[in-house]
Amino acid sequence: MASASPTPARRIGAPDSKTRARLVDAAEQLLLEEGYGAVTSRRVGAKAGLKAQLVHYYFRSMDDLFVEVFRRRAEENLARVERALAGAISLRALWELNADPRGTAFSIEFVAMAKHRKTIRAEVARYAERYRAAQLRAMHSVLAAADVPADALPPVVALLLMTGLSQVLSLERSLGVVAGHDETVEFVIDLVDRFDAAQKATAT
Amino acid sequence: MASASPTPARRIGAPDSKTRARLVDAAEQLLLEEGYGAVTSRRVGAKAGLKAQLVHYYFRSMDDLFVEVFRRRAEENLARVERALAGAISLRALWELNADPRGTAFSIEFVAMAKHRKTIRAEVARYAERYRAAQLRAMHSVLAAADVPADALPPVVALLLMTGLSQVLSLERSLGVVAGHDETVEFVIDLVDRFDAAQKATAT
DNA sequence: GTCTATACTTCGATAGAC
DNA sequence: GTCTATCGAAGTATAGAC
Repeated sequence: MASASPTPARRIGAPDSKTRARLVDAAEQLLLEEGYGAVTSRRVGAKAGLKAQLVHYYFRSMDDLFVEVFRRRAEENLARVERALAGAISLRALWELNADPRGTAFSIEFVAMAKHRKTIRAEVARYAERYRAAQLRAMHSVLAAADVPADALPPVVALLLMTGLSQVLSLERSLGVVAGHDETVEFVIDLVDRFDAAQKATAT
Repeated sequence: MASASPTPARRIGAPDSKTRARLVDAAEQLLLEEGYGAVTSRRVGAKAGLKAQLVHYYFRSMDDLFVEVFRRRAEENLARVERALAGAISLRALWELNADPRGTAFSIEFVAMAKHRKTIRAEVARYAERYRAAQLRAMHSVLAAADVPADALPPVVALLLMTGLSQVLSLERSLGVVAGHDETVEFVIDLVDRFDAAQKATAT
């Protein structure tokens, strides 16, 4: 028998529709270019070259659209990290992954949204934890391989320092405030590379 | 003679009005509680117990209101930092200033806005530079006093690491993601305190 | 200085024809 | 699957009375 859902529920388009994907693309683009405030059904429709009502045909609510945009990129990021970390793990690789400016711009937007939309917050939090866990495993390996005792520098501390630094750099860059950035990046890269060299030496 | 302003310009209330201050208060509260998307003339008016139209009487546009909210708190922050740094400078004091969750929440919100509103961006950038300069002077003193050579740890690097860390901690906390936070804070505080102790020892 | 009244825009969402 | 038509709510902003 048919389930007696509380909301009569209007028709919703197929999840694998090509049109649907176009709408998600348009939404993501708008989000990055103009911020989440600019992501409205009308503007998404226009950007995709479609009628705004199609947004409501494919997504029960705008929040559903946001979740979809988020999930798509988040899964891709996570896969990328796990792929990178499956091979030879280096601190340098870990740093490069975090330093990607596209990723930070994306997360800024969603964290800002997450503050007052509980659906989004749950989604972002779930992902943040998975992402953290994956990176933590990698950092743990790297530090262990370089014979750094956990009480000298706990992996989680190293990771949060790295994440924080790349975030603040990206954030300030978006404001046009870049004093000291080059010097800092140079210093960090140098440090990270010396670290990886030590790791290799230990391994030998 | 009267200036022939291009916009006939409607009446605007006095900058020192008490009602105006109430509106700024309400806006700031809304901003912190629900994010900038929740700061609308109607909601600000309601929160202040006033008619929404008064917002437009005191501020030419919503952006003007945002700028006012930002300036007020920014100036206060800057004054607080300069006051704290005028006396005995310690790394611990510098850390505490940055770790203040109210300040980080506030800046997250405005940085997110700044990405897409040029009026806000100019304001935030100007302030960020002044704030950075003040803190950098302090960090420079601290490191010099502890006999840390600039090539071992450049002041700007130390500062960006500290700023980034407190920002990422605050950001994750707002999501409910707090794994490893206590451990990290403990580690940093411990490190910072040992540093300050060394500084004292050097001074003696 | 604060109010009412109102203009105009854009929003999310739904119903129903095709 | 896509369209037209439409609702009601909320947004910014202004004019003018009091």
